[in-house]
Formats: sequence, structure tokens, C-alpha cells
Amino acid sequence: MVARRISPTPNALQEGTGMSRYSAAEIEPKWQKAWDEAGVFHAERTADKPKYYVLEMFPYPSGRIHIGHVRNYTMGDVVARYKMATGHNVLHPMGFDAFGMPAENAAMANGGHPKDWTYSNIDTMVAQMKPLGFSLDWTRMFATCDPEYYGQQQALFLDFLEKGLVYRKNAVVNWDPVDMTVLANEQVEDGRGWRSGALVERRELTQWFFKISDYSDELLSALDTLDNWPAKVKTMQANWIGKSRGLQFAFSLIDAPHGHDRVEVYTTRPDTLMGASFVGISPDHPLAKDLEKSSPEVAAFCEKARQGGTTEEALEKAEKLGFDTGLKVRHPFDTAWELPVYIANFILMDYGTGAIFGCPGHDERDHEFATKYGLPIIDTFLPTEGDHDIQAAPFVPTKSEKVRYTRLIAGDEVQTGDEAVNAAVDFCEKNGVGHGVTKFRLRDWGLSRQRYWGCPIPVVHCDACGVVPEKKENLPVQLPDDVSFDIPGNPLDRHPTWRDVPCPSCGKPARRETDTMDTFVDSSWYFARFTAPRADTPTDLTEAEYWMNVDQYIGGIEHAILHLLYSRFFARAMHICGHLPETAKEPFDALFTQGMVTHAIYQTTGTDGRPVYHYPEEVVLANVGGKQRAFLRENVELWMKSEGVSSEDDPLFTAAVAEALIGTEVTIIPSAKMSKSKNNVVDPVQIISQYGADTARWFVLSDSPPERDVEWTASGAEAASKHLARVYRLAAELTDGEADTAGSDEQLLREMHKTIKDVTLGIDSFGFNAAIAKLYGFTNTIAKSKAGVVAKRMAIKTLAQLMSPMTPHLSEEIWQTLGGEGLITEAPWPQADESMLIEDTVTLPIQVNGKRRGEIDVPKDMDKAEVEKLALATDAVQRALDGAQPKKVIVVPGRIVNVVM
RNA sequence: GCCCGCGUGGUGGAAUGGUAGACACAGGGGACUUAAAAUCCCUAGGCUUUGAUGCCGUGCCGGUUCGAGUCCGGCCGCGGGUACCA
Repeated sequence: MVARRISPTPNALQEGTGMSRYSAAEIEPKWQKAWDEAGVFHAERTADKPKYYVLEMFPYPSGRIHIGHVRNYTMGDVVARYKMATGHNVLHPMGFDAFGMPAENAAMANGGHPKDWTYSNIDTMVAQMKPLGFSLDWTRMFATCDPEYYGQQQALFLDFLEKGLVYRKNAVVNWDPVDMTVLANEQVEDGRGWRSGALVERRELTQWFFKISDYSDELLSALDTLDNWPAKVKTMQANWIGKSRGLQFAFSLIDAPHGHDRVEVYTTRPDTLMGASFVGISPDHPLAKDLEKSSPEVAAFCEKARQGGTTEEALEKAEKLGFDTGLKVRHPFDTAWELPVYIANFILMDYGTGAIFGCPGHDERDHEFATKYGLPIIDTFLPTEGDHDIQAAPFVPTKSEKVRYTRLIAGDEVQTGDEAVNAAVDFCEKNGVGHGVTKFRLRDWGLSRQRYWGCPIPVVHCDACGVVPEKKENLPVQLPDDVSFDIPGNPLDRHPTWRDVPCPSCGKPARRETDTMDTFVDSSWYFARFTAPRADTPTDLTEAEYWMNVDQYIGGIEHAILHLLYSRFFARAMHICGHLPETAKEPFDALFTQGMVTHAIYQTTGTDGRPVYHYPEEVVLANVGGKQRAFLRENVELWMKSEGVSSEDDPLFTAAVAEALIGTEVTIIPSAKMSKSKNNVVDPVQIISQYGADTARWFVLSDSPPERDVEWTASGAEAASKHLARVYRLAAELTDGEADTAGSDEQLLREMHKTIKDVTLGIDSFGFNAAIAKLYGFTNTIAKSKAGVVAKRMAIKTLAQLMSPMTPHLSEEIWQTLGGEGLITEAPWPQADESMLIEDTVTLPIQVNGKRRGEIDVPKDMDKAEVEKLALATDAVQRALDGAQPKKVIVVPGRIVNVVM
């Protein structure tokens, strides 16, 4: 945008203070350069200010930034800049969570190397982020795929191994029998591999695990100390950890087949033991595996039961299948009572003991199973009042509810489930039937991934020495570059020169571990690495002690459980190994979960029957009869050309849309999380290049509360830009001077102090949209004010300061125009003068029976009786009372009057 | 399936249990201009009415309260997570 192209004569204002029209393109690079030269965002330890560490969850380098990134990082930037203005030494770093599957998928789909794809994406995204003017210390940037980073991660792994925090055991994975490869959960669609279409099997592999379960109790109880975390996140984590008290005991097997004389089970409902009707074991249970060897039927069933994905959702939703082994166990309280043993597909070896007893009367799943296989359904308790048809549906009240026991094990006949469970555990222990056990739902964290693009696990397998840790001086164990992705599977596995190495212990030929680490490992300690990103140990304790904890962490709610729980575990583990101070065991002091930016997904069906996803810009939307329809843009353009239709307003176009004659219709899936794989990401670059960074920043913060999801629409960007131009103009035109009017100055300054207070509160509480609304209001006040130049100058300078966390470039420009000292970025935050906030009178709404009927203006400190008298005297109340006496009058001072009739 | 959220005008949304709809977008009307752009002003939940008054109204049903968008119970819808997407 070129200012004043038409009028060649620059006015005095232009010569003196810059341009008279707002031009982001000219302002923004100028101030970014100024900040850069002054090094204002470079973080260093200092004793003279309190430190403040702001961190937004770092991005995956998917290719280009999307509007969700802009929203997320702008929020963090507002906090960082605000804290800087309030006298803090701020650390605000940025990096990339750069390992993961999309890079390998890209290599498979388009050739090339995951490394090149990833670093090129990072370059692009950094280039897109820099013009946004974030207050980031770019000197600290790293990507988790940098050997310097993952080498230190390998060092951490070795330390964890030494401390017994890592171990190996078997665990199931999704196995694609056609591609002969392990699939991620998202690569399993309806139980089939996404590329091969083959039925997925669950297969056991030996894998590495972090012993997070040792910390279950601590991770649970420490949630109470996280006062500045959202309650919902703490609830989700508490439920996920899932502490429960139950009974572990054994059923004795009749005839002890294959040497198994008992089946160990765990139950959280021992009070329902008298309602048992079967015992279920996992297809991976040792007993099932032994039976499988001698029985083709069992083998066939187990094969079928192992089909399908490994997710909890898939298991829960899958049709419940059982196989009667013909084996029987004895009921512990009645040795004559025999229960059948079933192998069932919904029992996972990972949970509890891999075996359960089924109580169909009080469990949905068991009920479904019993009904299907004709097993008895026995109640053990019923409602205290009324009846319940247990055959038709299970009776499953919450454990805190009182029920009446019909087959009581211990305790009172009428008691709550919780009481009954405790009584039953005590009774069983006394009678030698098992023992009470506290269990956690939380399982150990499997970190092995059978993939190339991840951090290599630094161990070597030696026939003589077993699993041998790599020597620290040999770290990093670097990924080899010469790999190809033309065949499915892990290229490390078929890379002999990388894989075959001498044993670090005995020197004989051995093999490297070819599994790499889960990418959650990468993101579980990056916050600590940012405190000393170039250290030649995982952290530098001096730096970590100074900068940790993260004072404000900002990220998506989708990370509420896994990432945030793993990070909490990692901080503890790092402390044990001396990489973090004790005080950093809970690494995030405050957490804010911002909402996601959602967008419709546009989907068509490809020739192979699989869904094809289209970018928003590839789709033409048309509104026909109030219904939105979508078509592929290339089709539409061809059609328009061939029909000679030039505009979408043409009736011919509308008619053709109604009949879907303009090409492939696109299915619109509304409001979904922006996801690279669904192509529903919105590119903010256009908004930035058209209106500038400040407009984009202002725009993503206004109108919607930060914690809520927003459906993306660009309809407000122009308005945001107009507003910023208006603020700019207010400042630029101020020098013209205006006459003072008595009282106007004070009125404006009172409004200014109120705005300072409101905006400060808004920023402190993440109410950015509300703060922006106040700033709109204050801008209007200034524009209409008759105050003199001095007061107005002060008001506009304050406005610029209050806006500076959101629109830093514009604010700097105004600050400079109005003669502010130094950079606004380094200027102290304005303080509200309390004496200017006091109001003498207050407007009280008057309600009659809770409905507003009028209002009165009264002095702020008028006593209740007086207020009541005035309120009753108002026309509205008199009319409503119609001569009657009110029953009651409620006066809430400074708030409201309610007359009850 | 299970766990956690969310639901307010045409739209985004505001509202410590106390005037529902602040602020903004789109809309309608007007001023300025030869014209346009830019800018400024007015208007705006629904129904009813000339207008005032009035009635209805925060997903649905019920409850607590002088008073409920807000608290409680039950539904419906949508979103997130569900341990190998990150």
C-alpha cells in the first residue's frame, strides 16, 4: 500500500512524524529490526528481575503454519510481552517437535528423505513465523531431530536405564500381515491396514517401557498441588491414572490342564463375587496360549480374537466374542459351584492379570456376553426401593449409592458399593481368599517404535552379553542417511552397516537396537532443554535452577493426558538422575489450554473407494436454498468456462449448483480439528501479507474466548485492520490540536484508568477477547472526547501500551510518533490510579419478582433503607404493586433491588 | 463403550448467582463526495403495538433460590482424549 499516491504534496504531519496512513508493510519490518538490534528478546540470567518462563507447546513441522499456530503463539506472545512490561526477565523460546510419522509418509508418497522434508518444512515455518513479530528468543531454537538434541535424549535414556526407570517386556502392536509391518493406531481403519486393507492382527513384540507406573500414586496426589491448572485437566489425569482398590485372588482350575492349577484374577467389585457366572481370560493369557498348542479350535478362535486394532475404543466397541474352553474353575466360597472358563477378545493381557470373573448382573459388558452365550445372570444387590429386572438389563449404580444386598459377602445388608467392596476385601483376606490390592489403571509407557524417523534407542544386543547400553562417549547414535522407503517396514532393520556393530562390552559382533523412541519422549523434556539448549549434557543445572519452572504453559486440550502426564513423569525421572532440581518435579506452574481452530473437512471418494481430502481453497462453496453445498474448484472453473458463466451470482450458476451439474460434489464434514492429514488447515499467510501481522494478531485474539474452539472464518480480518488504522489515525492527527473543554480531561482520564484496570485484569486472566472489547470502547471514547491535547496524548500513549502485547508494531509506531521514550516493548506497564476509579453514584436496576422494571441512580454509599424507599417510590414499582404491600424487598448494595410481591 | 468439555441474536461472542445480548462482523438507513473509495452518524433478539406498555427468550425437561446463561438432577446434540497422530 502506497500512501498519498494521489496527492503529491506531503503535509507537515508526514514530514514530521511519519506517514499519515497506516501501512503495516512499512511499520512491521522496521520495528522487528529495532527489536532485533536491541536484543530485547534475548534471554539471559540476571539477578535484578524476577524471571518468567512462557512456553507454548512447540509445533510439529507439518509444512506451513496454520491459523491455529498463529492463535496459539499470539496468546503466548501477549503473556510474554505483558510480563516483560511488568518487570520480568522473560524466557520465551521456540522449537520444533520434528520426529514422527508424517515425514516417513511423505517420503513414501513422494520420495525424498524425511530429514530433508522436515528441515525444509522448519525453514518454511520459521520464515512464516518471523514476520508475526513474536517476542521469541530465536537463538535458543532447536528441532528434536537435531542430533545435538536427540543425542542428549539418548544420554537421558541411559541414565534412566541405570536407575531402573526403563525395562523391556512384551506388548501388543497392530500388525499388518500383508505389509509385514507395525501400524500406528491412526493407520488402522475399521480393523484394517490403511494401505494394504488387510485385517490387522494384534501381535506381541519385546519392547522398551518407562516405569511410569511406579509413580502412579505420586502423579495422582501431586495433582492437588497444581493450583493453576484447569480443573478439567486434573480430573482427566486423575481418571486416567485410575486408582482403585480391589481384590486379587485365584480360582482353582479343575484337573489342572497343562500344569495350570489356578487362574489369578483382579476385581474392583469383590462384593459381586456371588454373582459370578464365568471366568474370562485374554487370548494372550499363558493358559490360552498353552491350550492353543493342542487345540486347533482354540487356535482358530485366538487368531480371530487377535484381529482388529489395539485401541481401547476398538476393544470396547468390538463385538464381544467368547470361546468356551470346556475348562471349569471352583468358586472360592462354594467348591461345588463350578464356573466355565472362556477366552474372550475384550480382555487384554496388559490390564490387571489378564483374567477376570464375569458378573453379568452388574456389568454392561458381562451382561451382553452372558446373554450371548446363555450364561446365568445372578443379582447380588438390588435397589433399596423398587425392583430391577436383572435379566433384561444389568443393575449398575454408582459405588457411592446405597443398595440392598441379596447375596451378601460381608457388611450390612443395605450399604453403599464402596462400603461393600471394603467389607468384602476384609472378609476375603480373613478367609484366605486373595488379598486387597490397590491398582492403577495407568500402564507403563511403551516407548519402542518400529520406525526410522525417531530417536534411536542407544543399546546393542549381544549374544554373549545381552542388552548392552551404548557408551555415552559414542553418543549420539545417529540415524543413517542412506535409507529408502520403497518397501514397508523399518529401514533401520535392513541396514546392515548401521545395524551390525561390535558389542560395546565384549567387542564381538552384535546388533544395534533398531527401534526408535516414541515422539512423546522428545516432547517430554524439551522445556528443560530450552533453559540451556546448547549444553553438552541434557541440562545445565545452573540454568535449569534459574529458569525452571515454566511459569505459564500454553497448549491444546488434546494434550491434557498423555503429553502432560509424560512430562510430569519425565521431570521426576530427570530429577532422580540429577538433571533437574527437586523444585522442578512439577515442571509447569500454570497451564492454559487454548481451544482449537476448527474447520470443515472437504471430502470426496477416490477411485479406490478411500476418502480423499481437499484443501479449502480447492473447493467452491455455494448456498442453495439455505443449504451449503461444495464442489471441486477445478471442475467448477471448467464448467464456468465451457458454459460462459462468469460469476457465481449468475442464475445459471445457482441452477447448476442446485442440480449438482458443475462437477464432483464434495461432502462437507463440519467443525473438525485442523489436521494435516485431513487437509482442512487454513493458511494465515494471505491475511498477514494483505493486512500485516498486527491485524492477524489482533484478529485471532478478538471475538472468541481463548479456551474455546473456534470455527475458522476470515470475515473479521478486514474489520480488525480498519480498527488498527483508526487507532493509528487518532495518534497521527493528534498534533492538529484541539481546544480543552472543562471536565473533558478528567472524564477521559477516568476512562483511561478504568481501561488500564480492565485490560490488565483481562490479560492476567487470559480474557484477551474481553480486553480487546474494552480497547475498542476506549478507542471510541478517545475519538469522541473533547479533552485537550495533553490529556489525549496521554490517553493514546496508554492505549498504545495496552495494545502493545497484541499489536506491538503499531504500538511502537504510535509511541514514537507521540514522543515516547525508548521502545514501548521495554516501557513499564501503565498503572491504574485507584482514586480515579471511584464512582460517586451507581445505577441500580429494580426488579419486581425477579423481572427488571426500572432503575434508579443513587449515591454509592446510600443505606439500604433509603434505597428501598426510593425503589418503592418509582413509577414502575407503584404500577406493579397497584396499592398492595410488597412481601419482601431485597437490596443488594451497589447491585440490585428486588421487590417480591 | 468409557473419561473430559461445550451449547446464548443472522454470525463471533459479553455477563464475581443480580439490568441477558457488552464489543465486533454481516445487514438496514443516513451524512460527506460530481462519483467511487475512505471516513463518520443512526438502527438492530423474537412476537405484539402507531408508540409506550406487554409477552417470549441463553439446546431440551425438571429442581434449588427473592433472583439461574451461571448452581443441582436427567436428557439431546457437538467436540477432545481413549495409551503407536502429534
